[in-house]
Amino acid sequence: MNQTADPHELLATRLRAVGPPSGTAEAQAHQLPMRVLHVPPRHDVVREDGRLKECCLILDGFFVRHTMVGGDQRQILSFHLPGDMPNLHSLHIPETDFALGALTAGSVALIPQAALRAAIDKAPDLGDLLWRFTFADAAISRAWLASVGRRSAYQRVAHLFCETFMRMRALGLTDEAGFMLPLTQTELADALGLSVVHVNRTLQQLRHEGLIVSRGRYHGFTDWRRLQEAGDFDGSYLFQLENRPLPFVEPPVRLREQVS
Amino acid sequence: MNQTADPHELLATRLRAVGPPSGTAEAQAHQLPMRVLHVPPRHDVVREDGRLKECCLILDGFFVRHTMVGGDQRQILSFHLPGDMPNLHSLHIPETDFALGALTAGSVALIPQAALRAAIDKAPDLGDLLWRFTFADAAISRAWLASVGRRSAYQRVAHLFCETFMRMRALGLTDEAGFMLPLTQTELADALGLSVVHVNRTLQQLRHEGLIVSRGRYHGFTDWRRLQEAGDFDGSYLFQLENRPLPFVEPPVRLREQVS
DNA sequence: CGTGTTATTGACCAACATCAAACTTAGTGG
DNA sequence: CCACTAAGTTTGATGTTGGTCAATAACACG
Repeated sequence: MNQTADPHELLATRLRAVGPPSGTAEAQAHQLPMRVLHVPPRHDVVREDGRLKECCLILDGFFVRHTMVGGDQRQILSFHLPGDMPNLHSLHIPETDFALGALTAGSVALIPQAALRAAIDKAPDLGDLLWRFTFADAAISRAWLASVGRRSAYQRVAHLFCETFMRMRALGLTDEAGFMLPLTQTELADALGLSVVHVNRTLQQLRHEGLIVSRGRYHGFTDWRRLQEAGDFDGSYLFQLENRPLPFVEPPVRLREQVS
Repeated sequence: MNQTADPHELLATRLRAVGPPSGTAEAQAHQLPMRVLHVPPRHDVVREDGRLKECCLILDGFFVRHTMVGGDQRQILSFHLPGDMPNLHSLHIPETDFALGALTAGSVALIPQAALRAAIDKAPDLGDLLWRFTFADAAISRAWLASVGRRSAYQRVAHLFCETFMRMRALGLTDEAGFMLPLTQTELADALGLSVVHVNRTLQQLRHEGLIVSRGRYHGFTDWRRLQEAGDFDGSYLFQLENRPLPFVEPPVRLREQVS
């Protein structure tokens, strides 16, 4: 995938996205020791029981938090993209309630807890910015909970597409007319709390309705507005993205030209 | 309800539960300005669109975060009990993605953001401890997501009972054989992503199985072990409780006496 | 080309939702 | 203390969404 230039620069960019870091914070972030770890597709960085001594900064690839329920069923709890730090909690809490895995090939930077803590000590606002990561993360979890709790399969899939598209778009991982979502239907099912079969049929329905056009795992959007409506999507909970120019996706060029 | 002696003492106790606060942190916590607000049952403290200028410390009562989905359906996102601070995020993020409401009569202490920020500046570890609140909170959200995504109605209800009982027990809001859960079945349904009717039937099933004995909103447990199993409940994600002596509930006395 | 993973289909079924009505309970005012 | 009321709980009948099982088709990769 997108081979990231420099882990420290990625972190700095992400910090700037959630709020202006002080000079000290930026300097501290740049001095953090990082060990890069390459992760093969479908492998876990942290197991559910493992107590990782380091905090992960995702550099590259598509990661998920996931957990097993009742021994045989999986629930994917969140998606994580480059710049995310999905196990910040290990800085303060030894227990982990989820596994962190890569769906695609990817890489993470491992930052020793002690070093990160020291950096926060020297630049207190760095702690605040990382705390914001946690809030942004929690807001997305709540959105997923509301979706799984109260939306139909059809709405859920559409909602997930909207959310994930917005997040990936903010990172330049999409084009304007669609995106490559590197998830199998089984993985979609595990994220949405549905069965594979039903995800398959729901995708077909979305295609028949003309809301998405899929080629393999690339999904093109024909009408963003309608997709939003179908998913009952309101992206205002994605505050992490709001410091960037608001990515408002218009219907793709061809359609709009027909209109005018 | 349980008229809490002193808001500052409640906060201090809660801080001690997540980790030993420094003397400075305790001192700062004790000096925080707090304005007590009484909340009538079924009233919101913060609306979904409202931008509250203060952070809430729950003093008394049973609160929920909730949100409307698709205009007419409600999803309850979390439960909040005395000592919780459910809108800490407002310290860093102006947007709110949920409403905060009381189910019972209750009260909250409102802490001005500026004061809380100042306290954190003076006692950096106070920020860390509050950050831990956020982590504990997020872990519970993930557990709910997994439950709603992958468990049957029967399991979900049992799981929620286990979790909520454990949390309330740590605050001394239960007795050993059961607890008073001040939720209507409609509210349970909104928390679990089910319909009222189905919640009602599921409760009946739990009663027939002999797992709970309800009198109004008091629910007695006859066999904690079996209830845990029914709900596929493993409480290790409730780390906020772990600094206290681990509350391990044995089957109620009568039953155990019969055995021996 | 095989071989394993992923996607798709059909038939069937279970869990849960919806609708509508009756019943209980807890308050409230007379 | 007794209606009266509103909220909450319970029930039955019925419909729908989404799950399960099992087989086949389409790919992807060595």
